[in-house]
Amino acid sequence: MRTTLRDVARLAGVSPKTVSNVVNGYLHVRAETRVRVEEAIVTLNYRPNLSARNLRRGRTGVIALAVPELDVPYFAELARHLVAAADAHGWTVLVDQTDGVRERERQVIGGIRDQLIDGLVLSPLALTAADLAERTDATPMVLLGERIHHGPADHVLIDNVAAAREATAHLLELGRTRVAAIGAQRSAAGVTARMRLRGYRAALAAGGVGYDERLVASTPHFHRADGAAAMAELLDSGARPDAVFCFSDLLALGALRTLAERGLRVPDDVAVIGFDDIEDGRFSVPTLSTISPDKRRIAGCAVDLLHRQLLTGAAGHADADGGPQEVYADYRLIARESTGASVPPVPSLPAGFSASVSVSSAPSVSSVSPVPPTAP
Amino acid sequence: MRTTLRDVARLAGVSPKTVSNVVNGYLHVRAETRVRVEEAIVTLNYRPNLSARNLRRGRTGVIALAVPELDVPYFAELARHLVAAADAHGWTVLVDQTDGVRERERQVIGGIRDQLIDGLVLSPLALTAADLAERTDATPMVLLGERIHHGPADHVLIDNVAAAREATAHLLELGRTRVAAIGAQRSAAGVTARMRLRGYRAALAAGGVGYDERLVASTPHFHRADGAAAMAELLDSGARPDAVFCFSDLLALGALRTLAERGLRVPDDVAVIGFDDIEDGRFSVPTLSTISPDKRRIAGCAVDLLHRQLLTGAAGHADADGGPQEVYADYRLIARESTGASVPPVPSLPAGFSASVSVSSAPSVSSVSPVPPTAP
DNA sequence: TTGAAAGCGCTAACAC
DNA sequence: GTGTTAGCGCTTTCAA
Repeated sequence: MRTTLRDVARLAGVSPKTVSNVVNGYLHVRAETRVRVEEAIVTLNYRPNLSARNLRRGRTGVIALAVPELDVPYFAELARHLVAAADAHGWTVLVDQTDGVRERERQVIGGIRDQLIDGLVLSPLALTAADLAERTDATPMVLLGERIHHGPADHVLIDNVAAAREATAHLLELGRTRVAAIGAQRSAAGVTARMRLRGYRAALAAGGVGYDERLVASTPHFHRADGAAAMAELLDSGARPDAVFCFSDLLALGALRTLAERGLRVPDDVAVIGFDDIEDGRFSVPTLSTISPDKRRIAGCAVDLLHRQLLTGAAGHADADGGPQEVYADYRLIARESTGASVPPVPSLPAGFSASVSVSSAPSVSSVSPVPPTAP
Repeated sequence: MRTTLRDVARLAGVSPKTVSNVVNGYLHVRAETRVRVEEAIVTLNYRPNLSARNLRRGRTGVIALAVPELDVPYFAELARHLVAAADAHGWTVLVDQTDGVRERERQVIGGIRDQLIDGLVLSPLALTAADLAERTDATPMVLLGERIHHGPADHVLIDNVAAAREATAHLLELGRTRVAAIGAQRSAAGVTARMRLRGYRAALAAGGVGYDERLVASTPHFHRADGAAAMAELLDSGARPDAVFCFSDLLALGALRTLAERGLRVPDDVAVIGFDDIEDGRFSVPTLSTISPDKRRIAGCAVDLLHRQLLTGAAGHADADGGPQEVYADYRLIARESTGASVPPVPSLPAGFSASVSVSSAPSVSSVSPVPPTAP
């Protein structure tokens, strides 16, 4: 049998309450008593039962992170930062994988694991505003990404329209005129894709370049295989792109692959830019230009928002501030070889240090701005 | 206040026990009663308190996965499979990130979260056999990888020596004579690296090729940056390799990057093979030959072993079978462009389907063999 | 500064 | 089939 607090109390000759005080760092315990208790704890190798503590305290010290796929590098990197941020608050992270399936996402917000978790960070893909409105579970929740923009929940996101506009503008500045886009999505789930498409079109308009539907490729997902297939389609269609803005780095890596197979040079024949700044793009051949969202910040904000919700007792949003929070995280454009930036020496730096050249950074986007910096 | 089982019982006009029976799917409940209870549950939006249930049952339905880094693709892919396998057993996965730091790994096996988890799957990097021997926590545990080969715990691993031998032999079969190795490690943590080096040397010996120390590059980690730096070193050293066996795919991707920068052709000038079969290698330029461990199987076995330990009540191993289990998972060699395999058409298949050509598979390695297939 | 008693919400025994 | 009783291990009143 496992040793309990009572066992310790018995051995130390004190009451359970005193042991509890010692364990929880309560200050007003006589030094002598404290030592006796601590010795007993060591002797018996006592460790508190967290289930019991949770039951009593009504909190568990665990938060859940729900993402579509753990092995998509963007989510993996995000998860890493979230685990670190949660750690700082004394939280452990429990991971849910939704596969982007609406029903699973509904279950997650419905409280499948409520009372086992203090909070939830969800990166939704298929969830609708209605699903969210139906939610009755009171567990604090933070949504990641643009999916349900003005829904009744705290959000952490980046300005996808502005970022996409910048990426596209970067290609136009190279003098390219037939700029393609890969990653458009018509499904209800494609909110992020639609924002990026809007930014793409805005940049074209600003650059005085006409919008050509044939240069826009839709993809079911944002994976490498989708990017490779879409690039092949674009090339076969006779649309003759001389640059491509891919809505994710994975799409871009797939596109690079197809271009290499077709014997096209990057960036000479076709310039390529992605979105996400995953580690792969720093070592691909050629290295990949991209939009780099501040993932550390996104994770940090999500955890902070959760924390605030717990303090104010609000569910899904911080009422004290008059409604759900929308926090905008920074991003920046990173130009690498795929858009003609010079070859940096191979970095022997630890991962996380970018050896690339930052050509431009977001126009003073406040990370806590309550309104999107993009004009409506 | 949250609704409790008592509230439901009151509304349905039954005892708490009956509600409990319904919730837990106990069979011998009158249909009429069951319906009444279920209605009450819906009306009150009742959801059981897991902390209370856990306290009572002594189990939590949660297992922990501890890996060095969540954003290393191999671990991310493994995590994905583990979440899926755990799901099938009704378990939720809680993720710990150790950063490969020994102290954190010790904490993990020491039971930081015991009584919050039913079991632990650990992929150790720095843990020693002594650390393991000191362990007093009784939580079921399964170790992944080769770190503490004959330690007192269940293991799931692959035959690293044989796999490395095959990878190296594959390079020799191409007619290469100056086959380099990247990823050697002298530190205590480098057990996996040492097994792979052994396989490399064995293949050289079998192929009648002399061992040349100058062709072996050590790296602190198995990351892209390490591979890139090591490849640069090898090229600068005048060792003139015409092939490289990298101990991980990330190392190999880094090496490919350096080779591209130096204007060397792969595989013409230098053939490259990696280890892990991460998704990146299926789309890199060129695509990467590799050793592919059966990750789904590894995850599945780990969960099964945990399950068995829970049933037998053993801690860290299945006593019923006379000691800790060592389960060997399959692997196979996948030849792609980096060792001269023909270019497959770009797959438009969903991720997870390899479009590559399997040139050879492991020599009938049983996945449940209790002894390593490699000769001692 | 410490102790005694109560109870968090649930389920395992055992009664009926 | 269903109810009663007890208690999982902890923290939280409230007294002493």
